[in-house]
Amino acid sequence: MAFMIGQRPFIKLYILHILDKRQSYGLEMMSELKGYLKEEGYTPPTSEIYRGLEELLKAEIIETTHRIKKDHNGTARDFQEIILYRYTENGRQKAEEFKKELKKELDRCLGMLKLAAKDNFK
Amino acid sequence: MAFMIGQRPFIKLYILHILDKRQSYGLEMMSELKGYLKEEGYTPPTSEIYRGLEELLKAEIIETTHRIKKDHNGTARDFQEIILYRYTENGRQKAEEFKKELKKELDRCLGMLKLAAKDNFK
DNA sequence: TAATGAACACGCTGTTCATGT
DNA sequence: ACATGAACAGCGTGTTCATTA
Repeated sequence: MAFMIGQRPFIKLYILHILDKRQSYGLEMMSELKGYLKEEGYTPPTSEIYRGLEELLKAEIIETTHRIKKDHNGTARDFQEIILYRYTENGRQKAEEFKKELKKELDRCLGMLKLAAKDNFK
Repeated sequence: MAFMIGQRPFIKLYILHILDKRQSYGLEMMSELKGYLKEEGYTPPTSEIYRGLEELLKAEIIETTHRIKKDHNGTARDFQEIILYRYTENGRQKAEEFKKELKKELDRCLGMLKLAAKDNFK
């Protein structure tokens, strides 16, 4: 087993978190996540969102709706093609299993870090 | 900057923690650390201790005393060569800088994990 | 067997670059 | 510039193997 939780599953967790509420697309989800993490002092690389999305697609937890054009007011090019994501039919169920696993990981990592803080900084 | 804290600095922190109290050697420190982490659900690979020790040596925070023979009661071979470690002259000062950096890392990681726990599991 | 440490393999991830609109 | 994604490079680390007493 790995020492710490990876960035990939962490991001996937937030992708699901966002898609719980609404459909969205890559960069939009990423900038939302960046907003959360900025206060914690970390900025994930933009490209990581696509790796997370790819894995969730392969696991058939999410799917793409067909590409859609989003209007861009005022710029030279008024339309930008984006790819929207949403849960699949059984996606939410599968997501629950994934999240259950990840909860364990999170707690384990929190346990180790808290221990290190307690033992070494006091 | 990296997403999560690495195992290496984590282990180095505990090496220093142990050497704060007494001299020790690789496997002994590792088994002590394994004892701590076992309750948290993780077992680090044994060889990692040597990588940590190597880095602390290179940073001149710790040094080796000369090799010493440790008695082993009852077995066929009664002596086992071990390498004892202790702080260098200025080691404790340097260690403080290292720990100061690592405290920041720890807090940052704790912040992110707690956020993920709060946002996704409630 | 206890102890040290080297060697190997591989996944993760941070950065950069390519492509299209 | 916005959005997607491929490609590359390097580090960390988990496992295994080698060596010595």
